Amino acid sequence: MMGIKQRRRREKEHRRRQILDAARELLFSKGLNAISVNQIARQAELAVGTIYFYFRSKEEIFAVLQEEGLELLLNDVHQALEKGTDAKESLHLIAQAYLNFSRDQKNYFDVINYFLSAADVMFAPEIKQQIDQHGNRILMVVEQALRDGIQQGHFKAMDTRRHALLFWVILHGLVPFRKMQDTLLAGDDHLAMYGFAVDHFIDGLKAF
Amino acid sequence: MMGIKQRRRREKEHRRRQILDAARELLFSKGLNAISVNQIARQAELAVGTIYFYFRSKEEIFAVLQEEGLELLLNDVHQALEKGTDAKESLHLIAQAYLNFSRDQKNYFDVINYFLSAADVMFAPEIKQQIDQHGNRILMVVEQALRDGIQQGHFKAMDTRRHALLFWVILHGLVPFRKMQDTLLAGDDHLAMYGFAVDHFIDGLKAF
Amino acid sequence: MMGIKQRRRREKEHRRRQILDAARELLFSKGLNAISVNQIARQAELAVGTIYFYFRSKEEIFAVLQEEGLELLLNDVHQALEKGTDAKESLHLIAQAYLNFSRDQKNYFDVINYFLSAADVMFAPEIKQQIDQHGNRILMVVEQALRDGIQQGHFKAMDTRRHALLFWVILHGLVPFRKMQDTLLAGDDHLAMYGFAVDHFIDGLKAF
Amino acid sequence: MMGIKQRRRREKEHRRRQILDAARELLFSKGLNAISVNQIARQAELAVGTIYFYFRSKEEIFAVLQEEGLELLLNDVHQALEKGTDAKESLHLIAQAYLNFSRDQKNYFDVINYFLSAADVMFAPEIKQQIDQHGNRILMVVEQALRDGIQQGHFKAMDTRRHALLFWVILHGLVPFRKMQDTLLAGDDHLAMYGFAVDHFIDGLKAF
DNA sequence: TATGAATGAGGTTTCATTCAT
DNA sequence: AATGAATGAAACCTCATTCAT
Repeated sequence: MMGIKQRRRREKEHRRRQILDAARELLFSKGLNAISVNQIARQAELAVGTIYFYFRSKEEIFAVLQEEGLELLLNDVHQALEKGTDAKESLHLIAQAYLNFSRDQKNYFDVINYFLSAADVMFAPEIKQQIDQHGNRILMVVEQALRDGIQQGHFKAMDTRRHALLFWVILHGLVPFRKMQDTLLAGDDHLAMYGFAVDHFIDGLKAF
Repeated sequence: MMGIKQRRRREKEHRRRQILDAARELLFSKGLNAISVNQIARQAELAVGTIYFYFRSKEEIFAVLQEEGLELLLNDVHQALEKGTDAKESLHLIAQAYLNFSRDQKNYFDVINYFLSAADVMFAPEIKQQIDQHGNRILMVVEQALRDGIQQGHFKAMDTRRHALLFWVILHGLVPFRKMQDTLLAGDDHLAMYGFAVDHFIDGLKAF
Repeated sequence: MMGIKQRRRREKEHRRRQILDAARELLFSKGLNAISVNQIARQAELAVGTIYFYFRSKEEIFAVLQEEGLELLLNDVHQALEKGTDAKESLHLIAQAYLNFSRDQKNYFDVINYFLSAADVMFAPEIKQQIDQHGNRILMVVEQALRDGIQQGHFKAMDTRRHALLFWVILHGLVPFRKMQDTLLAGDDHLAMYGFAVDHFIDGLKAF
Repeated sequence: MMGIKQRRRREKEHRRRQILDAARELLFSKGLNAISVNQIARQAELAVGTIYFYFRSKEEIFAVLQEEGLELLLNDVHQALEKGTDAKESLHLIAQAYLNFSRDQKNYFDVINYFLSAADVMFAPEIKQQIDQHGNRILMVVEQALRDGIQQGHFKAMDTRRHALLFWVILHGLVPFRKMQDTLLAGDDHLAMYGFAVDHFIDGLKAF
């Protein structure tokens, strides 16, 4: 029977999960900055060495966690796309989903941000590829919305790739301003600002 | 006499500068992540304790450095504004200045980013106020360009505050994608993408 | 039939070689201190456990490597003996061969030294015996040169065993001083010092 | 009063000693290989960081310990020199002192050896200088004995520096063969061999 | 025979901050 | 106002070896 190898692989996969569970648990209870490999090991009830048997480095664990986060985010965004009855509404829903995610899944959002803004974190190209590919899939959802809009005659012809990226940058870039409600936003409501930015973006797309 | 107190204040200010000089020196020679308080002390030829007499924490030093950075950035942005012959050109020049700053003054840009994205860093409100005020002044420059455009009849009427913020978010949010030239940008040139984003933003402003 | 057992033994020998090949490869590419059993296993494309099936410990692997080194050294020394036209010249050539070996086969020399100076490494007596036997054969070559010299009438009668050992000790002990060219040697040339030591030793042997 | 600074310096020196005492204690109880900085800290009842406040690295501690060892050795050797009534006897006594030291102060001897044979250990040149200088002083004692012998008419004229080094190399190189009493020495008594080597060296010096 | 997952103590070093002086 | 010694947790990672399969 082929059973033995398969069981082995299953068990190995199970350990990986166990470690990721521990890391995620810590991510959620203590936040991104409070995670050490020793803590992960303790939480997972495994030896430190075991962690390093399954993951090359601490950051590789983070990378997987980020992929998870991106996956969840992709899900949310995808559902937003489908819930919308037309392209404009889809974009609005996507934006809303994004903002919600940044609030409700703050920890995942932190991890995503960690890799997006950290200048120095350098990965083996293969890992980097994989991460960016997840980001790519999110972009593709936005692109889909844009293409839908064009087809529906609501949006002008455009480079959907670039517009999708721009859309994402706007959404993502606005999130941290929530902290500055009282200073930079000068009392302006963050949510309102956010909505305004989306509207403005969509306005720029409409066919005449 | 008031002389004594004044001298005292002057000397105190001098020490602060001494410390900041050291920190800046290190920032530029080693980068943001390689700075420790002990190193700053050594560089400043002061004792560690002295550092803590003049600054509550290491991050407070960074905060001041960030203000410096924002000041420089403000300068660049301001010059861009003035160099432009009309509002559209001004915005383009501002964008260009921003991108250049992120490249040429990478270290200052890192510090700025550090506070913008770091979720947890919590300051005494007065420091936070002061930092945000610097950001504010940059926003005001952008606002000025927008107001100019309106006055010149090139731009439609608008909430300049919000549009200025949006403009900044776009510029700022696009910078890190330089790293992803080969993945998320799918070979698209980062500079081109950046220019596109600016163009698109400006397009959305024009009066009909 | 004896065939099966023989095949078994052959295969076993083959595995051992496979492991030693891997270890040697690493010894030469990374140096003595950078070798871990896991690395050896990876290099040999075997499981770690397998390594431990064929060798009791990591040091046992090194021990075999040392034997190899001693074998090579023996070869060099032996050739030096034969190349010499008389005993004095032979000794000079041996000394030169030794010094060359310490430079050109630095890695093997390191392993040899490792066991010679490491105080604590304790082996099963049989391994120790075997290692020392290799050293013994080198000594015997030197002894041969000495005996030749006596027979040729160049050297006085002597305890060849002790003199051979003394010769070796001098050669071996001088090697590390290469590092101290500028300090302990006080600028004296290491090679010159080495030559001097050999000359002095030979001088002490001559018949009157 | 100047007292304060002096007291500070005294206390600092005291801490250094405290750390060295702990390190030495461990060196003697567990041997060279079993010393970790954490252990030193525990033994010294200090925090790990404190160790690093006083010493740049673990090896710097070893270096000081080695200097201590060399100092003791120098002492023994010096006394041997003075106890001898003539140069020949002095050399014999020095040799004996050396062998005794290698036995009685095995741990110090190990440290000395550690730096003498370790290929990779690299120091700041200043430390290296200081270490070698200690070695130098021992050499100078031997040289003194040689010069005495020349003056007394027992030894021929010679390069005392080189001969002293050679003498040391012989003594030092023979020590580890104590372990090989039953193999390489082929049953020959180590002490006898050692004595023989010294005799032979001295024989080579005599004036005719 | 051969596997390879698991161990876990151990390694060295850094660092922001405090506090007695 | 200034010093600088002291903290000690925390960081990440390695490695020889074992053992159940």
